[in-house]
Amino acid sequence: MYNYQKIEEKWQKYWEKHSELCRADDESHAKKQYILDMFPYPSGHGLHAGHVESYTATDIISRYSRMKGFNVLHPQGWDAFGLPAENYAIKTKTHPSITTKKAIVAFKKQMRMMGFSYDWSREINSSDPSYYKYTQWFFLLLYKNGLAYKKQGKVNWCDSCQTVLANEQAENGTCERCKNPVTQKDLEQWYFKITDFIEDNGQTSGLLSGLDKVDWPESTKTAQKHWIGKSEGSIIKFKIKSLNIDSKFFLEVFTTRVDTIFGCTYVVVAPEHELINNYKLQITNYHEVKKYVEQAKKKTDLQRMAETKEKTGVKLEGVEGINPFNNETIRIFVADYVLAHYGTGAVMAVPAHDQRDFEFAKKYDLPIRKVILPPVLLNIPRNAEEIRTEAECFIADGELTNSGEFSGLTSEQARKKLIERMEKEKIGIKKINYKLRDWLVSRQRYWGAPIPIIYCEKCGEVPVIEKDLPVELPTDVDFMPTGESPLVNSKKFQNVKCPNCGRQARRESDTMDTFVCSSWYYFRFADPKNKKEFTSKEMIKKWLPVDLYVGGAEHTVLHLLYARFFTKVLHNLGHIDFDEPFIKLRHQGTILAEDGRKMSKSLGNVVNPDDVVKQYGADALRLFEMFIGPLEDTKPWNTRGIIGIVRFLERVWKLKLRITNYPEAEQVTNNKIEKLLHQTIKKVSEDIEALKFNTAISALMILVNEIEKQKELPIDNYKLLVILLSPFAPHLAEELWAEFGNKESIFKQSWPKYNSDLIKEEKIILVIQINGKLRDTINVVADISEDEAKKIAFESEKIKKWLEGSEVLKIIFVKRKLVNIVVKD
RNA sequence: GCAGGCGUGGCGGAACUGGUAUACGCGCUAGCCUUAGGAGCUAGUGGAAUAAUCUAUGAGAGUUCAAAUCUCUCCGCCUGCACCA
Repeated sequence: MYNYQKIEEKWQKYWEKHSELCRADDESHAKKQYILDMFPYPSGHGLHAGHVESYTATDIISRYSRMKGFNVLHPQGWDAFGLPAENYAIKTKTHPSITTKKAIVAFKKQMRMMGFSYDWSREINSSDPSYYKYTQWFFLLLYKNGLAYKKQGKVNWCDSCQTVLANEQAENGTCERCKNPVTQKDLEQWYFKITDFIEDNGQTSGLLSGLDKVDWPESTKTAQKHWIGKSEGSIIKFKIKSLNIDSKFFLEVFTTRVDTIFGCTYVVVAPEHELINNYKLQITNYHEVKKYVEQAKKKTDLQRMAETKEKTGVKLEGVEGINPFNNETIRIFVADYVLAHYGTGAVMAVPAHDQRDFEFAKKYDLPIRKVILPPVLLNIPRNAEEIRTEAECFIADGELTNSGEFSGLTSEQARKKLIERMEKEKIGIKKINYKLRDWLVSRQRYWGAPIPIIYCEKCGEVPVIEKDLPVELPTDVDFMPTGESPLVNSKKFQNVKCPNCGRQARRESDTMDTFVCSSWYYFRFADPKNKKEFTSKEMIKKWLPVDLYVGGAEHTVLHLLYARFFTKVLHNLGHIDFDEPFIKLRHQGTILAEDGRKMSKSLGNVVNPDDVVKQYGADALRLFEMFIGPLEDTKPWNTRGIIGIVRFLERVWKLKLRITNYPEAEQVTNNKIEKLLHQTIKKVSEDIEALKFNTAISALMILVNEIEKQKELPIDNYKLLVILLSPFAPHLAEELWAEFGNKESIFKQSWPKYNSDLIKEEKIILVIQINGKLRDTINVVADISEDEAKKIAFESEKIKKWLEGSEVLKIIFVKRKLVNIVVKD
């Protein structure tokens, strides 16, 4: 039995003393490798199984890369600002800086316990003034370039967190943090102009096209594309008519399906649409309309969504629209199934070819006019005149009918022609629409980076002068939430002179969304102590972009989109010469509890890394989490399974007893083991590079199984095995390495190269098939010729028996693999 | 509904560009050792059959000499987005 507790503690101490072992060297000319974890939010719960999984993966690659001779940057830091810390502070009535500090100490201790090889000399903390000074600098950079602005508008408001939220944080109508329903408020807030970077911007690739050049999971790329939500269509202008008089005003609708324009039997506007107010006097049932609008506005997104089955709306009496293509007069409705913030907030309804319009038309008994026939190819009956059910509502492209001169064209052809005519007659234009809106970054909370803006009665909105950064977060503040930023109440904080005119002014009291802090932290690691710049040009050139980024898939749209935006801004303004921050990205899969459910405190099924390490050791936990399955898969924890890893480590340890160290001349050359060793070097190296740790470990197990079967164990073979194991089980490897009489850390060793001559198999098992079924296997020399192989195949007794009385039609030979004899049945 | 992905023993999972399905590990069975064992060692372990052999990668079809792998249809599961016109 090896005493993992003693050994692990011993080497953790050693590594702490010899921090140069994992230091990223600014001076070195060796090829760099920037391997990054998503810096954690230091919560009071400590590391969980998921942290251990991704951090172990990057640790293995970092140790491996260093041994390969790369200059590795593998840093760690703290995403320390944020609502949870503040909420926790409110609950415990302790200042968030104190609880955060405590949590960081605990996290670091656990990371040390796991044997992670971070370069701690580069540790950063986003809540430290020396860090958020540059978060504020970034705000000013954006501000000065017209990319940060304030505007009044509808925003998502979380009543429980007492703050506004970005769209990305209000998914499904609930707050991303506390899961409470989000309501809409009309407020003036700060935004970043992320929409300027959807498409290519000068030399800078856009958020869409940039995705084509990075090595990211396909699902993440499509999720981002989906979030950006590009759709190509057109805006069509409907003239408005009231009291039988044509008005000068137009109602603009956005559609991707101009080809269905002749099927438009009414139009619908969102409850927030300006038309309602502008035509207040003309709308004869204004009271009814107003009542509906007010009800709709009161509903949260969640409530609106809960009603998706039942569409509601009110007809605007007294006003009508005119379809510019056929001059037909049509009804106008207000309904909350139309969203104010998408497109123009108004749609042309084509009930025959849109499910939502169909539902609405059915309910209010509106005309349904079929204008698209399914393509002949699809073999769908084309003549059913009436559309009675949703299923008959054909929503795909097809062939136009009932569409005047456009009848007979395909949807695609028709769109082209219709847009041409529209633009010629100035009744509409081609238009690209996006779902992505600008990023709302201000928060009415305390625990965040203050927005560096000053309001002066005379000069208005004035940016803080760069040399006055950081605008420090006051500590003498009551941080209980009131809906207004707690900073409003800090006299010390508010007492400021206008940088322009010197008059008494007041500071912006909102803080920034924490996602702003995490949008640029990967730059800071390259130059964490810089007091003059966020990172020097030189260090950016040296270390960035990030070569490998590993983290949870929950950041698919939020953090990863924002970080890309920041990088693109820097590129666009000439600060850096790359426009994508993360070359290769991978997500670790969720580790479920043993019962197959998510680990959660309330279910009481959480596996605490501390307990596992105590019972089995850190090396065992590292190996186990890597062994249970592919990194990116969701996989359940298995307490029994870890026993297998413990046994494996014990067996490696016990190999010590079998070392046979004879003089060179007498050394028995053990071909089998030698070959397997080199095959294992190849396999483990390739697997680490492909992040296939589970199969790398299984290759090591196969090697150990084989070594155990041998009588002799030359020390060199053992050494090689231990080196191969070292990135996975660093503590055990160091200990054995020392026992071999080495004075230096094993991580000073260079990674072994395999001998490609040695791993070639000179004998293979040739598979003999008859009609594709395995009938015999024969041991032959690997590069056996086709003729020879066929000859041997037919000499086999088994094959002879199988072939009795059959007529051979064909013989397939696959080099180094098989002979397949095809016979007539 | 849309998008992305998945479906292989009792369980976690292997299987490179189609070429011996079930590597490795857990569990299980038998034996050895032991006062004892949640320890160690040895052997076995997809299913059916005494065996030869047959049969198995969610279901069904197709392409192929050969399919877990490629194509189509269906079923089931997971993840993300979701009244986005």
